Amino acid sequence: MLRKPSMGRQKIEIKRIENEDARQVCFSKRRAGLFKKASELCILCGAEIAIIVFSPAGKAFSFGHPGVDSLIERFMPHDTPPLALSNISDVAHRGATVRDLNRQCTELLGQVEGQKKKRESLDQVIKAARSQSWWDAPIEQLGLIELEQLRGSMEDLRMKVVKRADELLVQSSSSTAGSFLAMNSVGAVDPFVGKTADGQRSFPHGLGLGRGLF
Amino acid sequence: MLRKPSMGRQKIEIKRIENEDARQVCFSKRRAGLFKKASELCILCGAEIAIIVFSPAGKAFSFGHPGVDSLIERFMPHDTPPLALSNISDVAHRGATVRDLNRQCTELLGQVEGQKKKRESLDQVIKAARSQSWWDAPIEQLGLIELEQLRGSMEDLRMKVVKRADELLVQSSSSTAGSFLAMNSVGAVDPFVGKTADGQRSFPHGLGLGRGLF
DNA sequence: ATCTATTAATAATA
DNA sequence: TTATTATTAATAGAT
Repeated sequence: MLRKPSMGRQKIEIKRIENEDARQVCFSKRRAGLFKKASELCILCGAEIAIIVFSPAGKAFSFGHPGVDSLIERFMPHDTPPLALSNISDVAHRGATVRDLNRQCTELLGQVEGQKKKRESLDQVIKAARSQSWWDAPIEQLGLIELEQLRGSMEDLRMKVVKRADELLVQSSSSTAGSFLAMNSVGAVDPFVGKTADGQRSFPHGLGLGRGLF
Repeated sequence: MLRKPSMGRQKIEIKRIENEDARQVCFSKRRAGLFKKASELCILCGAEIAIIVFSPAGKAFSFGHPGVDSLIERFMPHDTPPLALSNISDVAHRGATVRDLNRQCTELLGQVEGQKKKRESLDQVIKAARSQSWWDAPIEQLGLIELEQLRGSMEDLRMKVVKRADELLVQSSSSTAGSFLAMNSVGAVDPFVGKTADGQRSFPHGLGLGRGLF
């Protein structure tokens, strides 16, 4: 019998698998492996485990003993659990000093706090927009006249936004406002920078940019 | 030197370990292994994973990339308040070792990364939200950050519209075109960098916005 | 915590 | 997805 020449398992680097098929295969296998490990841990040690996995495609999988829901319930209400969050790679800067690491931690913590606030703000936006959003309108199906109407509506919206921005900038002139809300009525900065990733070429074919949005 | 002939790993049956010490040791080892596997799955395949583990003693451990909270939230659309954010406020350094601090930093980095994705996720939600009344959003209630978010969405919308107009113009050289193609950008520096390069995932929402909206 | 002999997981392949 | 198998990775038992 001729043997099957397989290279067998090869050592791999832990970094994103670029090939899509290979990534999908790996995902399936390792998800199964992960759940099995979890199961064994439950049985061997009497632990209780809940796992939620979202595939890169956004599909959800879960494992739960005794059940995902009950464990989540038990976990969430608790306000000060010894959270051991993400461990992406336990890269140890063995040479680093405690002082350096302390400083780094403090810095990172600051970032986390800042981002937390941002997120809370976005949460509010979601609430506010939950009943009046528009961004996914079927523009692909609109005709010229409808687009023209749309343009008019956007112009109206723009004015509202600018007005609101002005109000805010007035009452918080000393904060960080100006930095990101360069949203004034002039808006001279080039709009099309950094948005060409999807392959779509730039749009302004030298059209009459008389007023424009903002 | 004399060798140390250990029996090495022995096959074990997957059933509760009765000896308490052995069980605790096994729990620690395997919990670490589980989290490592999860981490690898995240990195290799771009998966998003949350794990909650309760030790037999009732102590809680968790792994989350991005944060546990956001994934739980995504998994069960539970109506939780906007700020159920995790907190690693204990960067307090009680005789912390370099190793401990390294771990802290790693966790914080993970959080920063996670928060970024959270924002992107929320951004998606905002865009996915749908309703009838477009142009009457409660702008009067928004803050600066929300306005910035709005700005970004408007920019996206604008690009869609321009693109659509482009398409139409190609197939029919209408003369009314110039008027609305005069849409310019908002022109603010975008603080929300890091848009996912790969295809945006489409949320399973039936956006049923009819056409005659305006 | 650290050390090995083993078992268990899995990358490559079909 | 499922199966095979050559390897690597995880870990049981002992220190």
